[in-house]
Amino acid sequence: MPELPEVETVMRGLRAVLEGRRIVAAETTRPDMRWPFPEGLARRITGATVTGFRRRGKYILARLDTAESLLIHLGMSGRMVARPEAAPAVPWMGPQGAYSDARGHNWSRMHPHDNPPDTHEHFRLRTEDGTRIGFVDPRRFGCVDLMPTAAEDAHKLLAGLGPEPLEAGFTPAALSAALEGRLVPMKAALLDQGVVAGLGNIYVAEALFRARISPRRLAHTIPGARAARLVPAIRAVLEEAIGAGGSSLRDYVRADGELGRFQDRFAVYDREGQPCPSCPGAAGGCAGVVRIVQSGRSTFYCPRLQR
DNA sequence: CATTAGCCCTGAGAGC
DNA sequence: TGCTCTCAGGGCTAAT
Repeated sequence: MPELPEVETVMRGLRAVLEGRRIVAAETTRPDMRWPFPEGLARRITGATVTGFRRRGKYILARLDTAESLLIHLGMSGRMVARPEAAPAVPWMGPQGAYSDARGHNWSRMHPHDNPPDTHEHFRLRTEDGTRIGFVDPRRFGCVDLMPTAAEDAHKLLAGLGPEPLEAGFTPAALSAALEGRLVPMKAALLDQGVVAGLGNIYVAEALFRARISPRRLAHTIPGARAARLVPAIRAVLEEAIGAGGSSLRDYVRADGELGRFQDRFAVYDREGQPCPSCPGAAGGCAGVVRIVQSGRSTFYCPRLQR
């Protein structure tokens, strides 16, 4: 469930090992993930130097010096796993000692999900300095594509995205305009990547909680004062989550194997029946966090605080 | 046009 | 212990 904070964290991990480096080999281990890999993927990126990274919503973009950009979406269960070429096949089973490479990067904390390391590694590349980077995605909801760098934002998957929530264009006025007249529940509206890019089930729940807005409230009632609360709430939860390295839940793990820690700070997500952190408790008339299903997905909220 | 349901896929966890 | 069942959900396409 990589959402914006997890994707941002993964992108930073990739930047640390890939930016400024040349790709000396690449391979795919099957013909497709969500969609077929782009024609000639390995050939087109081999020999290229990665000049920079950016994130757009839940997409990672790596610019190459070939005038093409590599697009990566982690889907539901995608992970990027980086390790030195010379790393033992199963380092977590060996002695506990850390070993660092020449740049001081610590490779000792491989995640148990990497056992065995090549399972579900559908795409991998190697850099000139001996780092191997694999795209592991058991469910294969993720995807990889290549496009001209000059036309990044025209890519079919990026063209319809709404504003970046952490950039200046995401204002109460802009959010209000996007929600005007819409008859869907706020839960669905914020999951719509065309309204704002990068939110998923977790951060929609957490942002709505912080803004004291019910996930069931219809979107067209938000413009105005509620939008003015919601924009800073979305920003704050995303920034805090990025600061914590994202949330580690089931599948997600950072490229360097360290775990994100934001899941320890969830107020409502996956906390059905537990006390609402901002309510006075049962004596104050709060029955705790409630779980409902909206369009087939779990929604968590406090009915007392969120209206 | 706006909205919703179905679908892809595998692993984790619950229940028996 | 081991089997089966349910659930997790991002984002597409098809249907309403």
